[in-house]
Amino acid sequence: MPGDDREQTRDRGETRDGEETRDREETLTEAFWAVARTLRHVSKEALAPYDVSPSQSRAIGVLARHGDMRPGELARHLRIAPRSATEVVDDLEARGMVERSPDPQDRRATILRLTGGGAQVAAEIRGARAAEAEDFFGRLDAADRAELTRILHALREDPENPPGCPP
Amino acid sequence: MPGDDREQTRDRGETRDGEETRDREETLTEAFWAVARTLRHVSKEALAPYDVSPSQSRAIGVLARHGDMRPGELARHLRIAPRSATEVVDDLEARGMVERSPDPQDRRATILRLTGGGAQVAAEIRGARAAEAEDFFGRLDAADRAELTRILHALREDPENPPGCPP
DNA sequence: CCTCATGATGAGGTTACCTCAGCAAACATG
DNA sequence: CATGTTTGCTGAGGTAACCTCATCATGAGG
Repeated sequence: MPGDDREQTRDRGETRDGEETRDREETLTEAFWAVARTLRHVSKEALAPYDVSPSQSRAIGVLARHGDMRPGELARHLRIAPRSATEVVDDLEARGMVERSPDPQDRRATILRLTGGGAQVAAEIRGARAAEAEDFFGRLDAADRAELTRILHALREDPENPPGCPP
Repeated sequence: MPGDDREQTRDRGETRDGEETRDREETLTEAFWAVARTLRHVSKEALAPYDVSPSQSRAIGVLARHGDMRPGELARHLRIAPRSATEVVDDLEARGMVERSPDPQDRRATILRLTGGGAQVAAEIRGARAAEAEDFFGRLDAADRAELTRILHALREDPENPPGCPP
């Protein structure tokens, strides 16, 4: 059972704007999304120097954390359709970050492996993102960070599995 | 200066999956996104019965909260390019939720107005979302909700205006 | 063997964005 | 008041990241 490595889908946009006013009358949900937006922005900037899309970054992140795997398994980690994983892998292969090789155990299957370059980029991105996030959450003191962590964990729901997955 | 009404871009996906394992070694960022994902899911479900896309919902939400406005202003609220606002308005007009009428003050411009149906859908969605969110954050006790609100507000940054907007 | 499930992929679609014109009305100014 | 610039909207065409459906091997079970 793969962990859930998806992070955020759809990252483009963030184009123009430049307003600072806020509607008062702010719900928790809205505050939450506002922070999410900023965090997404920060993450995106952390990614910028490496010329990989967010979706590609997630994929090499999975491969770096969990080791070689087949496209289908990658898809499960990323929570995308298997067909979509093929696409991401195509891109990463074209950029020389991932290699496909036949699975000797099952001739239908392919095994994905990070190349040296891919692994290095993965590590660098991981570092850069950690740093940016640290920076972002750094405006909170340690106590608040701990509180936030606790509350976020309380908010997570694993037990109830999302729709679309038979037992 | 419009408030920032954008919420989250890219909402599709959420297709198959069904794993529950979690990688320990969880950073704040990861916990945050995990919660964001769940919340997005909840919001999406709240939206489902009304047959409007998330992007359309955001647009009618803006019109409902701020009243009639021109496409350009809507774009600023949603933080999308003006051209993209045209598209959303096209869709909403086709669904009979928004009307375009010429601006008597400025013959280049158009004024957008929610129709009765549009206003009603906007109100219903607002209610449904509030209810779902209440339900979602309801797993926290009042003290934790207050803490979370406080911390999220501390985390927001308006002062630094995002890239791409000249003075 | 024969059937069915599984792994990957080709083909083609959708959503929600974008940029780059283009056109018309508004405005500013010499 | 003619002219140049700006502003407001939209047509045309593009992209990223997904999706479903169909196809085609291969593997597994009766």
